[in-house]
Amino acid sequence: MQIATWNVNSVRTRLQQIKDWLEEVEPDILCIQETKVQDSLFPKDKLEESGFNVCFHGQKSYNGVALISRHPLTDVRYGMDGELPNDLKAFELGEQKRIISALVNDIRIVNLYVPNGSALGSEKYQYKIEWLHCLHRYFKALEKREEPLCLLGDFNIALEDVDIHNPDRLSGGIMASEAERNALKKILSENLHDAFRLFEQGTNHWSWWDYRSGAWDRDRGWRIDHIYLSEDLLQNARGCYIDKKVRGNVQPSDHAPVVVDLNWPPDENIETEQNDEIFTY
DNA sequence: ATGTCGAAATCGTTTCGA
Repeated sequence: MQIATWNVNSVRTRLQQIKDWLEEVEPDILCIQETKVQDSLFPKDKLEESGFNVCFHGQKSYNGVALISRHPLTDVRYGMDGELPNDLKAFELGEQKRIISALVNDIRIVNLYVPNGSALGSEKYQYKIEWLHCLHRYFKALEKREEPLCLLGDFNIALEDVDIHNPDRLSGGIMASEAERNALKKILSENLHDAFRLFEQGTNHWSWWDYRSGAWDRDRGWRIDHIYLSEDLLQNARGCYIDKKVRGNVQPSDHAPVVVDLNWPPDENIETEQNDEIFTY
């Protein structure tokens, strides 16, 4: 089973590229972010015509997330609603559409678009930190369901310095500050493991290149799009890669897709090859 | 050197957010 994440930076502008990519890679489920469209205008029919089930949670111009799946999507949840303690519900029930979740093949898929944060110390940065604290509480509640968990999306955080092209200059700044890294690590301490780092520990693997400053041509990127798996899924992981070639498309998204391949539902006869060292945060 | 995008309103040019 292949699960993918891709910040498409407008689902309507990128629809043909999304369909082409789905046809080429054939993932079981693709989780997209920054759809930038209200639900009434989401290109539902065009994806369903291609044989996919879709669910989406969007707003005009900004944010927005969606799931595109070959399998049925069940128990769809919008935002943190349904799990978040009452005193925090108002937080996510506000304007920003950043989370959608569903069960696919008995896996709880949680698709995130973490706030960008703008600059350190800004109001948007404060919101990002608070949102992450809120997400932690959401996960503590989700944990009680005891479902195999796949948390993925655009985190807007480079967790370690190897995840940045120029750590000397950028470490400690926005998307790489201690507060946001620690907030994410706290969430991951709830039994979540970076699927990509199971297979590749080196640097120079990026999932996002800024449109500005010729970042793509100079390969000045960041690894901010992640797939995290609960232990039961991690043990069945066969591979994880970033499909950087689509960043070179004409009129590309600024992000590349990340894909994980799982032996799921587990087949006892298949041995998964993986490194001995499992990274936990 | 933020050098580019996408969307929407202030509309065919500027603004905001990323």
